[in-house]
Amino acid sequence: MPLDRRSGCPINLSLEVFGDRWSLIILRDMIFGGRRHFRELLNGSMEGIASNILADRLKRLMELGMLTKAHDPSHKQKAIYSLTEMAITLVPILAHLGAWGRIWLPTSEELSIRAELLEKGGPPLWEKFMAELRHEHLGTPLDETCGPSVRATLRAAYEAVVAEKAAYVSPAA
Amino acid sequence: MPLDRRSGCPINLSLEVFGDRWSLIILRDMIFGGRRHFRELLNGSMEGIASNILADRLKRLMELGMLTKAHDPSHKQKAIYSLTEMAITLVPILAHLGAWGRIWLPTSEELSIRAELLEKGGPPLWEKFMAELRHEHLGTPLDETCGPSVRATLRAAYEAVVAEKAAYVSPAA
DNA sequence: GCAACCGATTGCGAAATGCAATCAGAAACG
DNA sequence: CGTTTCTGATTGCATTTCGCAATCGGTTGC
Repeated sequence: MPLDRRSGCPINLSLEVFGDRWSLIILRDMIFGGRRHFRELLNGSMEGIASNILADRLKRLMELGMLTKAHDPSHKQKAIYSLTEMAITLVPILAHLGAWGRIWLPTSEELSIRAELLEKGGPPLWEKFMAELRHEHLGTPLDETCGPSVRATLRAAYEAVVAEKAAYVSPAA
Repeated sequence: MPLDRRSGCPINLSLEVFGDRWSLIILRDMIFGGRRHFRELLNGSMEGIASNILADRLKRLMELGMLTKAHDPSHKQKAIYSLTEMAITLVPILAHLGAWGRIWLPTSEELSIRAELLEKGGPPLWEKFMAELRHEHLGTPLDETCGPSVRATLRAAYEAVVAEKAAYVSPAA
């Protein structure tokens, strides 16, 4: 399913790519949540996507060149999804989007941590994060001085909240 | 129709606001195209929105606090729509979105002019543009040194293309 | 008067969405 | 082996949304 091309306007075309309720959510979970497998995306996203829609969107994002799929060597059945450079360059947009939402919408304070960290770090932090994503998803060598991993910091903040929420929804024992 | 609040994540909530195929297009035409009336938005957008959807989205954007509506004093029937500060602060996001689309999607070269100008101007230009929008839509006094209007520059570039396209679709005589 | 224009609204077929159940193959465990 | 669990999906079906065309009551310009 290629683009409709209702017009050649960059904003319109961008909307045709991720102007729906799920595509950006999936990319968010891959970028910030580190999800790489179907099941991780299915159960891991806080918003509860349906499996048929997830399958459809993954396929579509692959056709659009935002994702690639490969076989997990450790599991013949497992597929592993990777971000392309096209998807990785969405980081600044997601950062802006998060910052905007944090100001104007009734976000839950816990879930805003990630957006807040990205906002405070600014473009330099985004670049570092994108370099880490390139390393993880494209195999690009991670150059020189690493310092603390942005990825790990963001994910830890996120996982903490997800775990808390999961515990609330289905308390152990 | 308030937010669904599938989750309190800033990115999710932002998507609930304009994660559809039309809301951002409408805001784009108001912000960059200077459209203020129903008919202008209906006929002026290059993508051809249906009148019922336009009416629905305008209502929704008002309920969400992105737009306000007022009676045009010169026309009893005419309504004039204004951007709120919430909508004006989308400018950086739209600029990023345009820049991203310009790189990765098959945009028509003519329509990319606007995105290109915004990209080259960077945040300082965005700020100036937002100040102009505040003046137009919120009545904020336009402070001191104005210089050439960003608004006028962007709109001129856009109108030229729209006129050209309209002439192609329905050639005069 | 009367045609053109104003912001919508209505009806209807087509498409997308949400949900639950299910699939076949592979792996893990005994 | 045999069963259970997990893998990435697929199917069927009800609900919602979308897209399009026609139309509405009212206003304006002539």
